[in-house]
Order: sequence, then structure tokens, then C-alpha cells
Amino acid sequence: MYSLAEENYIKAIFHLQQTKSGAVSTNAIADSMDTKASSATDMVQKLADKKVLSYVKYKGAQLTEKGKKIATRIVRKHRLWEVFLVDKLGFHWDEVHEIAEQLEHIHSTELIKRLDIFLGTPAFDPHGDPIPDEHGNFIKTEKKLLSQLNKSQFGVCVGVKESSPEYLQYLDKKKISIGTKINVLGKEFFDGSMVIEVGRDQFFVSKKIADNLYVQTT
Amino acid sequence: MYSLAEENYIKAIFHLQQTKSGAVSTNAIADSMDTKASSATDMVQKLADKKVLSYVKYKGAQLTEKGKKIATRIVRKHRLWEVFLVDKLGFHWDEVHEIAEQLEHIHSTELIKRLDIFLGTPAFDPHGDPIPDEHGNFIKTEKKLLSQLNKSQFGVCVGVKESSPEYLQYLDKKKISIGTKINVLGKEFFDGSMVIEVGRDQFFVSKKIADNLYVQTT
DNA sequence: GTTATTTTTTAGCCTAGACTAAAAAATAGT
DNA sequence: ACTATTTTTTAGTCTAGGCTAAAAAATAAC
Repeated sequence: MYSLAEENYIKAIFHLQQTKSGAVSTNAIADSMDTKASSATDMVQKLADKKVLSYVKYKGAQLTEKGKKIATRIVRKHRLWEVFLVDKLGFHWDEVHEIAEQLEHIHSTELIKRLDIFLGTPAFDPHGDPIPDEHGNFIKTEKKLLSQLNKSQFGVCVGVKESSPEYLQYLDKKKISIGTKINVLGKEFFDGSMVIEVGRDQFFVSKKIADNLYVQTT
Repeated sequence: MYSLAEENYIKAIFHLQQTKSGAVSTNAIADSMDTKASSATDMVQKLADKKVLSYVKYKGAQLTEKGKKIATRIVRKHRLWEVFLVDKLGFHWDEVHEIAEQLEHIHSTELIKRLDIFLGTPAFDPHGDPIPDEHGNFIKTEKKLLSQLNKSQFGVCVGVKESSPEYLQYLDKKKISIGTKINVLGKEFFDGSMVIEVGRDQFFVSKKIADNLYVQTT
């Protein structure tokens, strides 16, 4: 059994590995954990002793198969609980992260098995992120950023990259949620801004907005 | 905000106060927390500093109004989660205690408000214990122990005193659960044992069994 | 009412996980 | 290639929450 602190480090390292390839630096870990580099070094050494990750001094850390398994179990729990909070309790998708952050550490395999069934074994969480199955396998999705589309193309919203409350609230205001169809009416190559159509509304979006929204193209 | 350890101490002291009147000794607290008396003393002193309880050296501790409020909030969460686990996820009533023991420490008032509504604001948990409302008020029930009934009286099972898995499994085997009607056909004054009728079955129960089952008499 | 026993507290130590400051290794600049 | 700078690690502290052993208070036994 792993402590709360250990689980959080494992999860953070897992997410850092997704974006950058190769070993992740203790500094990057410290940043994402909102702690100091020395604390990250300590923990990384401890987790290396437990064979959760491999660690080479001054080079960084990489999760082992064992470590990845632990991480995906936590991610699975986090995302299933998010589905529960939104689908069953009626929370809004921008309110659930913090609570799921706590719920993901509840230890009981039977609980997760039953929760999964209760929710109808969902494949995606409310932000459009895939939920790994009980063996840790993720569904591969062909998703692009909205900013990668060109004029006259369209996509269906499947998720966001960074899910800050501000961004989710923006999407809400614009009536964009998972499953919403988005048409690109125009694109300005100078700054990457776009004019898009959502339902009957047409409006302008900056590159920053378009860089943060995943769409599925068919 | 209180730490996990603090919450568990507060809860333990609350439950000890229910059974015995007056201040509870540090030894009793240590016993119920499965820790040493010296650790209990330390924690009690810390909680006294925080005005959660009043503490007189060598005399014991007593929760303040503030402490009782914290305790009932935890009890409310514990029992609501138990209802969730049994009613929604199909767990058996003897499997839910440990998981609820973890879930009771999730911090979010909004979560509990919504969970309560989702469950239909239940008044009792799966073991028949009353769920305090959001202001910390318990429903007063007129319940007796089965052992307090006499020949030809009857009662409806409303809960158990000590809910060990062994006992709950015994009740299951005998088809006794919340709401089951129990007729006392005979009572032996020498050892307090009884012959009872449950549904179509008639059988013998020892005083130990009868001392652990709460019934409501009408 | 003094002594023996039990209960409770204090003092000092241990581990996890954080921190600061200093040292060591890696990288960058010329 | 050598120095300057940045990154990473080590060494030493701190707090929460445990522990053991010893001291002090309360209770029991005569």
C-alpha cells in the first residue's frame, strides 16, 4: 500500500511522462507537485527503492511497469469518480476536479469495480479524457486541437487540454461541451485566430482558446 | 480543517461519550484508537488547544459544542456513504464499514448535500443507525435491545449494537435484517436465552445474541 | 493514614515528508 | 577548454503523530 504522498508523486510523474518523452527531472516533479526540488529528490529516491520507478542521479526518473500500473489505477479512479459526480450528483464539469482528487485515493478494488458498473462503464470522463480499463489500457482516440483545423473543416468537441475553471466557464458561456459540433468558418494565419460556428452562433476565438480544445475529426 | 488523525480521535471520543457519561479517559481513547495512552494524551492536549474538547489532567476529555459538531458531521458522512454503497452499488451491509471509514474524510459540504439528495435523504444507515441531519440533529428512536423484551412481546429489527462481520453474517443466515418482525415465544430467566419466531422459522437465541440487536416496539 | 497498585502524564526518541542552505554535477558562454 | 550559471543532490532542521520508559497523580488495600 502506498501513502497519499507517494500516490500523488506517482500520478504527477505519470502525467509528466505523457507530455515529455524520456526521464522527467526532479525539478519538473517539484514544480508540478508545488514543492521544493529537494523534497522531490527524497521521494524519488524512496520510490526507486520500492521499484516504482528507475532513477539515475542528475538524470531524472522514469516509472517502471509497476509504477505505470499504480498510476493508471489512480487515473481510472479519478475519472470514474468525476463521471459519478457529474452524471449522478449533477455537479458541473468545472467543479469536480478537487473532489475527485480526494476520492481517487480511496482504497478498495471492489468499490471501483462496482462503481464502474453502476456508471455503465463509461469510456470518457466529463472532460473528454479516456478512462483506462481495469487492466490499465486506454482507448486510443484520433483527436486534434481545434487550432489544427483549417477553414471549412469541422470537428466534434471531445475534451480540453488544460481544464482551468476559467476556461471551462468560457466554454459553457459559448455553449460548447463534449459532443458539440464546431465548424471553422475562417482562419487568420497571422495570429492563428478563427471564426467558428457553434449551433446557430458564429464567433471569434483566439489561438489561445483554439489551442486548448480537442476535437475529433471524421 | 482537521487532519485525518484529528478527525479520527474526535469521532472516537464522540462515540465513547455516547455510551459512558462524563469525561472519557485517555486510556479509553487509546484503546478504541488502537494506540498507546501517551499518544492519546498528546492528541487530547492538542485538541484542547483547538477548543474542540475540554480536558482536565488526570480527569479526561469531553467534546465541546464545536467538537460535537465536527463529530456529527463525520458520522453523517459515514452513514450517508454506507447508504450509497448498499443502495446504489449493491454492497452487502457487512462489507461497507471499512470503505465508509475512508469516505467519511472527504472534505466537501456540497458533495454531502448532493449525495444526501441523490439518496433521498435517508434517515437511517444500512445498520439501522440514525443519520444526523445537516444541523447535527439525530432522530430520536424508541429502541430497545431484543433481550429486554418478554414472552409474547414482539419488535421490529431496527439495528445492531456491535456490528462485527460475524454477527451480521449470523443475522443474514437467520434472515434477520432491518424491518424484520421478531416474536418472542419464550424466555429463560436463568441465562436470558430466548426462543423467537422470524417469518416462519422458530429458533433459539442466546443472551449474547439478544443483547446485540435493537428492536422497535409499538 | 500510610503503602501498594493502577492510571495518566512527561520526557525523549523515531519516521514520513516537508524545508533551507550548501555542495556537487551538468550545461552554457565565450 | 575554461569559467559562469543553472540544476540537482546532500546535509541538517522542523512538525505531526507515533512509540518506550520513567515520573507523578489517583485509587485501592490494608
